Amino acid sequence: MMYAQVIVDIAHESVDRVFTYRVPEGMTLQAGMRVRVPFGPRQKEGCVLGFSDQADLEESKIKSVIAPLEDYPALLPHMLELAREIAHNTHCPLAEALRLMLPAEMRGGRVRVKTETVARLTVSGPALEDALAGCRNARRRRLLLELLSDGEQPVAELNKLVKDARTGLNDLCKRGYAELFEREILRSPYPDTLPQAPDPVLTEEQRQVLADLLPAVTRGKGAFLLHGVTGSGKSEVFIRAVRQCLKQGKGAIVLVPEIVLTPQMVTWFRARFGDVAAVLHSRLSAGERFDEWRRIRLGHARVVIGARSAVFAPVDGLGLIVCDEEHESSYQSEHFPQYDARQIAESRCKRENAALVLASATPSILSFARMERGDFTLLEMRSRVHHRPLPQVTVVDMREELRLGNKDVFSGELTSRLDECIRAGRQAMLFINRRGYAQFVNCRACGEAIRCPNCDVSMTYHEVDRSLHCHWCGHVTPMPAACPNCGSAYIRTCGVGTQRVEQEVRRRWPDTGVIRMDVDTTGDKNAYMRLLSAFRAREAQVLVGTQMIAKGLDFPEVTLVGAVLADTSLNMPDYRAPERTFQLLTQVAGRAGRAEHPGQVVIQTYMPEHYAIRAAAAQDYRSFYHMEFDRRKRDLYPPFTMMARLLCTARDMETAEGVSIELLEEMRRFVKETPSLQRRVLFMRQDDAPLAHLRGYYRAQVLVKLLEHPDSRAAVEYMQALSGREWPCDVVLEINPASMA
DNA sequence: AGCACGCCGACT
DNA sequence: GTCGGCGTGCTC
Repeated sequence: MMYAQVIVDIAHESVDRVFTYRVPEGMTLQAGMRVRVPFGPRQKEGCVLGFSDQADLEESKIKSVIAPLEDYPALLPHMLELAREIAHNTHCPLAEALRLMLPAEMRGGRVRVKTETVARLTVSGPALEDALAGCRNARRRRLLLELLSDGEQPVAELNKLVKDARTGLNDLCKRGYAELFEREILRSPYPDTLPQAPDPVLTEEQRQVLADLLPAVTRGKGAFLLHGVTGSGKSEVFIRAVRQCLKQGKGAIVLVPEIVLTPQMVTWFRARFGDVAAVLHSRLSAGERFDEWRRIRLGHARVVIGARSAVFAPVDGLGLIVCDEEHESSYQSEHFPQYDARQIAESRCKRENAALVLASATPSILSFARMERGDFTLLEMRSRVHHRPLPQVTVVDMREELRLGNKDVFSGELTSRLDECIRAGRQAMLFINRRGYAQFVNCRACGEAIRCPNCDVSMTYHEVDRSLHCHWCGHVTPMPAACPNCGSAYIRTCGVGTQRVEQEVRRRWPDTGVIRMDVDTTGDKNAYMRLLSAFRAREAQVLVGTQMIAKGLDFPEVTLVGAVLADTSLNMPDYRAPERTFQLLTQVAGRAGRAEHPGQVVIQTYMPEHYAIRAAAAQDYRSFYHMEFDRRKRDLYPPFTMMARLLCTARDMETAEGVSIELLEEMRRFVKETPSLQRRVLFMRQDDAPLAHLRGYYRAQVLVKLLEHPDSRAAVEYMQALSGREWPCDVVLEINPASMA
């Protein structure tokens, strides 16, 4: 008798173990197959992990597998192992980890395989001649026979060419000349096939990088950090490496940090590889995602391009994973289980003998430090393609502007550069990392800023609808005429946002087209593409936007980039603020001068002496890295330490606070009882979360700062256990969270 | 996660 | 007397 070990698709600790089912006589199952099984009084979906010929419990308790859900294993053996690893590392039920690897709509059988009816001839040669002769007088039937003699055709297509083709086809079938059958069709998110583009000539640096990379792809071994300045042609390196994979019959995954960046990458890849490239991300329609997933799983597509979740693409015979813009925090998942796509990529590559490439113009401090430790091989590209110069950067001290009596958004320098650029008929991008019109509104009488009733943040003024918006919870309220606190009419707006910058450009250059891109103008999914292509088609000369215009976009006609206020990200209360600022400024500066005209960049700031700004202006990654690395070491930040926090969320302050106090006591006791931990815990405290009040919930926390050391793991495990206990409020554990809010 | 079984309050 | 609250416990 054969037994299958099944994980039931219920993400709960209490059923987070294998259940044994009989495999009925005549049913063939493989590990990784999804099955329907009886579970208690009802049926559930499950996944077969393995088999045994002996049952480990009473025969009478064992039920039988009802049926497999697909005729192939939905999960490859490597993916089962990966799921186990994720479940172990993130302390989530195995069923939860397995869910990451399947398109959500596949569970519960919510999407169906889409089919079309196709007609084909059953006769050929002389028999076909006879058939044609037999319907000399039936124009429709003869036409259909002629069309089908070139090969099978979908009925829908024939209908376009022949009036009421279906009747004619039915006749042909009845006479035994043709037959109809159902064929699966795959819904594709990018239906148009592109003209195939020729290979560009590689630069010397691209050749050198590939000389190191291609052998690694061939051997299926090696992890690389590709540091290439903006415009150095990293994408062409990815394309060549992927081609090497395909040549060897292997597949590849190319990750980009955001869904909006997939179409551009997909266009490049499809122009070179055609239909073997598939797309996978969370904003495809259910049908598209399911079909793309199946195209990959069944080997029709061997190259996958996508955002974070595409790291779980079911590529069999993986040869390469690329993480483009490796430094982006969006590779960290904000939902549970909290995985980091870069780590998953690394783990998959090791397990599946594939090469890993982490690429960026501004590698994360963590990755660069690991490279220095020997975890990654460094590949460098220091110059732009076609020997185009890096843009020339000017830093403007806004304090000086103020002293000169200029209270405007634009400095004299940026104004004259913009004027020059607009007159020359070129394009400019203005970057400001805040949407809305003004950062906040405050009262000149009592000094209070207007705050969101649900969150501990001041509200942002939006000129477009003359209202106040909370950027955390989305709460909107009309702009009051008087201070809600003291009733004074002297309230004013402070700080600059995208709407203000847009308005300022329109005021000064009334005849110039301006496009603004931020969350408010790119709400529906087509708006982003529409605005981008409008700018690309030169329908506007100036593009104003938040960080969404900073990343990876290629506008050949842009010669001027202005960072309207670099300090916005520098003043964030987060230890990564300098890193984020350096990355952001370098990335925006990189948008300038990507074609023949050289680029210019103006950075406006109140902190021109800050090392992040100076290094960004000099476009000197190494010097920034060393400064920042030393600061992290001195002030004990990652990679030298890790932050772990237990976040307690409740409807009322008392509960959240009470639980966090209790948690702190538990932690104190645990650390006291664990001698090896005492030297590893740098500090431990209970307090309000930085946003103590958010979206109507109260948030208290226990923060623990630990030295990065194997001994520290015990503390994290204990915190994990604590968060899993029953509490009167929500308790979640976060390790080095992307945001400490 | 669901859904059973099981033991105490107010209702036709 | 019963209908129903949701506390514990099990699912191959």
